[in-house]
Amino acid sequence: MTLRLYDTATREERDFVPMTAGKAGIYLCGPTVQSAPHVGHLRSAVAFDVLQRWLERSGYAVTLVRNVTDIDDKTLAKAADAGWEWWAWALRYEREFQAAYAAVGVKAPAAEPRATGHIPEILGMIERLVANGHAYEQGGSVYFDVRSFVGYGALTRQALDDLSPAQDAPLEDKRDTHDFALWKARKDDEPATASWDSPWGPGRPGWHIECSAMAHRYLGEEFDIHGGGLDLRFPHHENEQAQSRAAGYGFARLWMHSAWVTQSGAKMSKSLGNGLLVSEVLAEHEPAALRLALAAVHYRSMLEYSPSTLDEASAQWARFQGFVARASEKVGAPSAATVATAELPAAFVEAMDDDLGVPRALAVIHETVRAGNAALTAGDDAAVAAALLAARSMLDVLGLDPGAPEWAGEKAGASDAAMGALDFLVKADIEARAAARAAKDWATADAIRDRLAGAGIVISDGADGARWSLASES
RNA sequence: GGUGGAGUGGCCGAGAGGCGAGGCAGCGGCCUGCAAAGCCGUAUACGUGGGUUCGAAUCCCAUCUCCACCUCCA
Repeated sequence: MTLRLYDTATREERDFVPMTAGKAGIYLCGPTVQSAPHVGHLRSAVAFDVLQRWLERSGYAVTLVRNVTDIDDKTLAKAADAGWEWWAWALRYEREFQAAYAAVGVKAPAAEPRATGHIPEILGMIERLVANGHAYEQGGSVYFDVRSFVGYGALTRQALDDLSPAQDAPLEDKRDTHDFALWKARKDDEPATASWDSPWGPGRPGWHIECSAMAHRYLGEEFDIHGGGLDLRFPHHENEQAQSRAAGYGFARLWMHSAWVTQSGAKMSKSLGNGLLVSEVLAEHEPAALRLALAAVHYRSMLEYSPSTLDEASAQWARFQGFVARASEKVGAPSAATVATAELPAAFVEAMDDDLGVPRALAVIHETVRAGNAALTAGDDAAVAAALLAARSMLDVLGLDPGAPEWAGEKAGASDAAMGALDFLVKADIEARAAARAAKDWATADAIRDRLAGAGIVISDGADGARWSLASES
């Protein structure tokens, strides 16, 4: 069975055929760092993180490049309004994005290039486009000539004459309303630090060119997969593809787009102001639960976010954690290497190979956990061990292995030493309660349990003694 | 106007011609001193109207509703 992925360009699932056997090059449009990350941003990042993990698990060496757009109109405007230097403003939010990605277990990309760090590459590509007749200079700015490139509109099936007129720039400088800026001449009110020398005078890069230039630098003229949010298809990705191909490069072989997070059916976005900030969500829920909530819906389907979304995800996460903890106590935890290489259930593989069918894959995990819990009750250690290994391996593919270091002890945010000390203290209470229970002194036993519960410590009685855990909800 | 997507049980969500994914919530039961956790059971779902078929949530026609992109957006 080979991996099949839905290609936005052809609107069908296609077998993933890498350019180079055993390798996968991915360019992912990262954030424009002009405001704080919301859960929609994380959804996209998690979707492609799962793609990376599945490719790696399938034996590919993945090179994932995720850019940072650290200069654009809004960044300059917002920084100016706030009385900040634009570069400090951009870096502040770049750090917030990185922290948010890391919090939900998104792997660090192989490269994380910034637009402002690649001015030479950008200038080189623009000069190439001017030289071959696909771009023209006007008043110190350079525009891409959409009418000059017959492939324009190929990605999103747009016919130039059917599009509504663009309103992003005065028409007088452009030959066609849909021509877009590759290079923007410096305006008098813009800071000197936001300007670079070019053959056309001082200025800064347009929005789309940086991705073409950086993809070219890190992944070459042609690469396997280009990803991003659905809203980037047009005009951003269309323009990227047009300028790269007009420059003579093959560019992306396959396009993947992740869908939005919606609230009451409407898209969550910066401009609508209905974005749920990552910082707000993580103040009330575990990061793993957020990741699970974001990954649980197929990446091409809208994810309807409601107040219960995180509660449900937390319940599922607690179920996974609970099984892994109980099973590990009973039969021992497999090593990380074993988890990373264990054979995966066929149904899981089939689901993931079918355009990353995470919802179906999750169903397999739940079935495995149920079987494991049943085996635990039945005392079938062999079955428990098998279910534990299978469950952790599958969850590992989704970046949600409860036994992985990044999630261990996350609830308290506590160090191993602190957890050890807490365990020492709670054990004393558990022993006292066991003595009370043995004496059928239920009042004392319940009082101990209630007192611990008040501190956020949950006691569960089992056949072979009581165990404790921290409550899921803070 | 152009392009694309969606309507599935209380909720979230898979599936895509024939055995009713999975989760959450609910209800009944088992277990438990009581809980918690866990396990077992439990829903006659597929926007509407036609059609094709032995058989349709899945195919065809029509129709309604919603969302998005075409301006910045994951």
